[in-house]
Amino acid sequence: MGNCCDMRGFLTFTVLRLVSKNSMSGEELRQELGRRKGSKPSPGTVYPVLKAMSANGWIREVGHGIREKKYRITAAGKKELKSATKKFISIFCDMKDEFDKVSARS
Amino acid sequence: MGNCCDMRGFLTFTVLRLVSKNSMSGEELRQELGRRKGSKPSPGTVYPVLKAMSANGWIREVGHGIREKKYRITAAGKKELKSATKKFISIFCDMKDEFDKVSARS
DNA sequence: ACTTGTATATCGCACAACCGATATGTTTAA
DNA sequence: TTAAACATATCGGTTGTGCGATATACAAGT
Repeated sequence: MGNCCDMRGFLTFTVLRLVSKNSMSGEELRQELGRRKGSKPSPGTVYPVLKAMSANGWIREVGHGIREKKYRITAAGKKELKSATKKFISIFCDMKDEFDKVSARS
Repeated sequence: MGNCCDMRGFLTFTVLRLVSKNSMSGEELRQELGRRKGSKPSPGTVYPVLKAMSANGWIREVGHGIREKKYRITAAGKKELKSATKKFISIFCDMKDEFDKVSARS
């Protein structure tokens, strides 16, 4: 147990959240995730997740981009995101203070 | 992929946070975790985690309780919690709004 | 045409979280 | 002193997340 929490299990949730705001490509997601986590996730991490989420109907491919596939959240995805967020808040209900201490990112 | 986020990987983090506020026993932790997650984690989940965290020096057994072992956070545990929290906030930096919408629990 | 850089995709694998079942004390009640 | 209830502890096994390596596709520059 190297460090207390390698934050596994958050990837799908975070991708769903990111895609719910802007349509994004796999590469864009890798960059943003890398920015937040400190290390950029490998292709073998991101693309299978996107595939699984597509198969679940939570995101949908939209044609934009030259050589990029952009993904967008679907209605089912929004529903899933809503319930996952509720669960998340329920678990981390007492972290509001910590968030308040930090100014919002750009 | 049953649901978007089964919140795996956050148990140690959450236990560390709970124990940092009040000294708690394994059973008390199971109850509180169950309250938050919806399902009470099994003994086979909680006790190995407590053992590992003790081995890491993040929590320490304190004698209180009749037939319960209470655990308390250590200095090393506080340090670990601080860095983990920082990482957590960095990943979920844009969830402040969601937290603001929810009133604090008792 | 050929190379280079970028993005997507897939495969096998490692590792850790978590569970279910079970065993071992330990306290309270009868 | 037995029995019941409770808390702790351990073991084996399952699941799934994420990684490394590799392959494919395509655009742009030379």
